Amino acid sequence: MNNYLQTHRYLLQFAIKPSVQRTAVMDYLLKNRTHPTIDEIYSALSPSMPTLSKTTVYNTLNLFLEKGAVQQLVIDEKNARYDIDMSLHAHFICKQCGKVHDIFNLKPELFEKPENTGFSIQNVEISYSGICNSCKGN
Amino acid sequence: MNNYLQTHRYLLQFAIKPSVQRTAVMDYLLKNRTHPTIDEIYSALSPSMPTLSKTTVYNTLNLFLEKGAVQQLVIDEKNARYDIDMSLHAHFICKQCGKVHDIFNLKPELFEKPENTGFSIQNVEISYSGICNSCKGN
DNA sequence: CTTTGTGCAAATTCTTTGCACCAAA
DNA sequence: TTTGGTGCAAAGAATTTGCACAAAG
Repeated sequence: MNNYLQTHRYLLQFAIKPSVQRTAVMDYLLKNRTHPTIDEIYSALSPSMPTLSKTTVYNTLNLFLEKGAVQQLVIDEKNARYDIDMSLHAHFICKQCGKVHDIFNLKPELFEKPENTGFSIQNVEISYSGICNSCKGN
Repeated sequence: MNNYLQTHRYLLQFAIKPSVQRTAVMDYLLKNRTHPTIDEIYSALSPSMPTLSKTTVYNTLNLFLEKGAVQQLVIDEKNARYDIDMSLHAHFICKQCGKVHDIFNLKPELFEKPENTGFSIQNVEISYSGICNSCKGN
């Protein structure tokens, strides 16, 4: 279980000045590895932090992005989604319910940066889409 | 060089009723393989079709999507981008200028749908990002 | 004190919707 | 003449911006 102090230290690793809000957001990301949207983060934290504003959540995530503490996923056309898991994994988005799931255990070759493309590739993102099992029945 | 009649026939392959607007949009997509945004398509066609509305461009692209005539790219967080090239290729987006480039000649294995993920995967999209050569100097 | 962060409201951007008019079969 | 397509304006949703106040060092 992460506690406030651990998360505090975690932020410092990325040279992010910890504030109450930033620590709460990072704490949420560490505990909820569900590629949340801004709105999901805000809605989850808002009850226990009534003064929190959505602007601050936006500011915070943009700061985390700049500092390299999170990755912005590109799989969902509707909302920006954020991921703290920097390990090699792909994502699956259900076209019906919109939920994003992790896919681990793929061959590492898939994530290699191809050579001789003429571009200096910094990031690789593999996205699958389809219908998830819960939606299949409907 | 495509002409109006060819594009007309091309639309019929996808069971899309050709109208002047739809033909113009498809013609643009066939000639400009630049993964354009709605706005780019609208701005390009508008001078020669002054009555064209952006709503029609939206309607048209949504219809093309439904009929499977184009693919919607997910690589650009800002705008929806469309691609008529359904062959196996990946994309590179420049984080600075936002241009999207094709990457062909990748190993076909990269585009295989992984087994035993627990999801029925319909679509695979591989996205690379970084800084393109034109932006590098700056 | 001075700098930085937060939060409200307003502004902006992208996309969809409602509805009247126009075009084609 | 009926069906479907187009285009305007308005609505909606996600995100950013401007600015005053609060917090932290």
